[in-house]
Amino acid sequence: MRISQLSADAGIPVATVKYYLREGLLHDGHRTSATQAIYDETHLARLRLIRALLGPGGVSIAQARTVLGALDDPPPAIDLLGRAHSALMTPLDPALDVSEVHSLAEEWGWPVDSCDPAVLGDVARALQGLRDAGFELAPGALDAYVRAARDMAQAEIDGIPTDSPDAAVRYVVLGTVLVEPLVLALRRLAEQVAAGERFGDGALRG
Amino acid sequence: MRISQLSADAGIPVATVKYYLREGLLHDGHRTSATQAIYDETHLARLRLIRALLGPGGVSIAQARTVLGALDDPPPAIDLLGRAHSALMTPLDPALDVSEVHSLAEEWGWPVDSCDPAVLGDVARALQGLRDAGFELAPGALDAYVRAARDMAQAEIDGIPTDSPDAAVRYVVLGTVLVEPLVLALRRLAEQVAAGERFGDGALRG
DNA sequence: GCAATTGGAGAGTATCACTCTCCATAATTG
DNA sequence: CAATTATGGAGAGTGATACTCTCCAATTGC
Repeated sequence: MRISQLSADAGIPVATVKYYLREGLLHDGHRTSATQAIYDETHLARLRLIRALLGPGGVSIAQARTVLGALDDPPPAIDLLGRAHSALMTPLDPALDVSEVHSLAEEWGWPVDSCDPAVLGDVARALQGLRDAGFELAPGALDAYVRAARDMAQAEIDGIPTDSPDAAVRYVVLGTVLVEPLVLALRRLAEQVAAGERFGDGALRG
Repeated sequence: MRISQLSADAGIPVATVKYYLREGLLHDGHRTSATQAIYDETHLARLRLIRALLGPGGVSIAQARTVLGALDDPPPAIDLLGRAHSALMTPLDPALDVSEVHSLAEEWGWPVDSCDPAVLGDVARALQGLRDAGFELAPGALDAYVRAARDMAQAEIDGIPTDSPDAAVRYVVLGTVLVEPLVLALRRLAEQVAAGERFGDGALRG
């Protein structure tokens, strides 16, 4: 198919498809002449993926380029998580004190030594954000988040497809990005349910 | 103190402080004359809160205005969660099919009837995003997210301060926004830890 | 008295994700 | 085969967002 057909099938304006081509998010079509190319199902699937990343996934064009790059040429070792994560994390600020996270991790029994330092930085930054806002977590809340994170991660790692490396790559990379909105939405829903049970029906409705 | 002092203490440019004043995020100082005003600790605390919301919290100026508004005049009933949540959620799209979420919630034993429909919409949108991207959750993964969400919410609701209504408002509203980056960062960290345990040390380093 | 600061408002800037405009070339239609 | 339409490509323009700058008259501090 040609670009206008691709655009119509994907429900994305031609100009936007051209833009994704220029930005390197979408691979070129097969050239039939100096100024024409044809596109196929792989382009359609890729466009859907791009929109899922940019929309619900909430990632930027640059981040999407890195994430999609990890899908296109899988990293040499099992560096999948690292690649996907590093595309999404703010680069580590040297001024950030990560020692607090190290000692917390020790409490939790998490061996974080082989982890990407930037992830530790993200945790530290999140904790610092709470403090900056003058917000104190309820006792037990942090433990609940830690348990929840461990449970989610365990299920995810257990669920990595073992049949093909490509499927594993895809699962890990996309799972990192696309599941985040789901987790946040479920937490909000659970909060409302728990609040309703705690304070009685109608508490949320006024 | 005057605006330059406030700016220096908060580490925020004067122009930006003025901008927050204009946008209604920061309350006016106490006027000493037609063209002068003084600021105090409440302004400093508020500025720190604003930066925590706009930075780590990742909310927009408009969303911050709603969230801060919920702090300033607490809603009549215990509509706290609703107010905080509705500031952060995309408005409900009528075209979105929420019935799937209803039946899922029934499976989970979540009484979602009294919940804000927009939250259900967010869950539906997140699930749709996964499907659009051609991504299939591993069996058991969704259950893990649901359990995790319930655990987190339970700890949060249990932890709501009961001593003063103001403290409760503050806890609920800020907890909704500011804890999100923490939850996501912990999940990523737990993923790396779990991947390391599963695939052996060094698996993440290449 | 007089330079420096202030509050206030409008305009300017940077970034981002598109979206539009051209244009030479190609394909399609009559 | 001529006229119309579509295509790939690149640069410029757009709208939203979060600042940031520039003025200005009124105040302040020395």
